[in-house]
Amino acid sequence: MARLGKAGDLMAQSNPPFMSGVPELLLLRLLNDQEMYGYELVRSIKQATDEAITLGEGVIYPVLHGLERNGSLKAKRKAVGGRTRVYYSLTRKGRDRLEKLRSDWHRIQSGITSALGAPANA
Amino acid sequence: MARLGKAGDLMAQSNPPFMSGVPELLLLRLLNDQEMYGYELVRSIKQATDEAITLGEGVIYPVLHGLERNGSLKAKRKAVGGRTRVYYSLTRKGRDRLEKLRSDWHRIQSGITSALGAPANA
DNA sequence: TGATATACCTTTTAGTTCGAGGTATGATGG
DNA sequence: CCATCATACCTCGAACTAAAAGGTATATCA
Repeated sequence: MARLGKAGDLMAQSNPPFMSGVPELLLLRLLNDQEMYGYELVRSIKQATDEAITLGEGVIYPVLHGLERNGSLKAKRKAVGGRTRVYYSLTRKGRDRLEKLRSDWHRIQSGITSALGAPANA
Repeated sequence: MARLGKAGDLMAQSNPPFMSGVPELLLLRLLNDQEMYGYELVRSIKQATDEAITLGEGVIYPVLHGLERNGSLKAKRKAVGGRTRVYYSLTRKGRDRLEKLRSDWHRIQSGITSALGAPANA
């Protein structure tokens, strides 16, 4: 049963770090509401997370490209003014991926909350 | 103003990844209740997080050593049966570090929760 | 005697994120 | 008119973390 890593590529050996996939999750979540372009996403993520998380372009663009390559996103080029923007939107596969990442996140988030709670020596 | 990385070492350049420090947080949280040894912590973390997070010895021991080196933990060797266990407990500095990591975690956790919530296009 | 569990530890490998750099256009202002 | 800044794309190298496997040694149990 093929595993996934590196934003969706097939991989052979090692599991990804237990808490990666958050950048991907945030991207997919925002793109699920409306199509957006990379440069815009950089600011949107900062804003949507109340400044808690800032992801630079060096993170955003590679993830975007990976997700497009594996069919989770589709890209549409638009000329605006003299510049070109690349708008991304979710495919069906992208929506599935979003749900999976969301549930992964809930699981680890709950686990940590649980560990941070009351002493174990009950 | 010196920054910290790699579980407390002084460092010169790059910020740590935005969501690292969780292993360290979990360790410190458990050790705040009672002293424990490395091998025990591996199982305790799995259990305390409801199987959501499993950290191997290759993660635990280096973090432990780093925290001891920088004065967040103190170690005490105990012979039990024919084996030697190294028990760790928090110092004052370790408790401070725990509070800092806890608040960092809350911040990013809240940020993500916020981003995953209602659409931004209000 | 051999396998399994405990208990310590390190090294290698893989993967992610950070930061800085590189190109190009449009707007702003001295 | 020229410089600078903001937009908009992109990539690469360095730094750091976590995963996995390997290494040593003792105790227990079949």
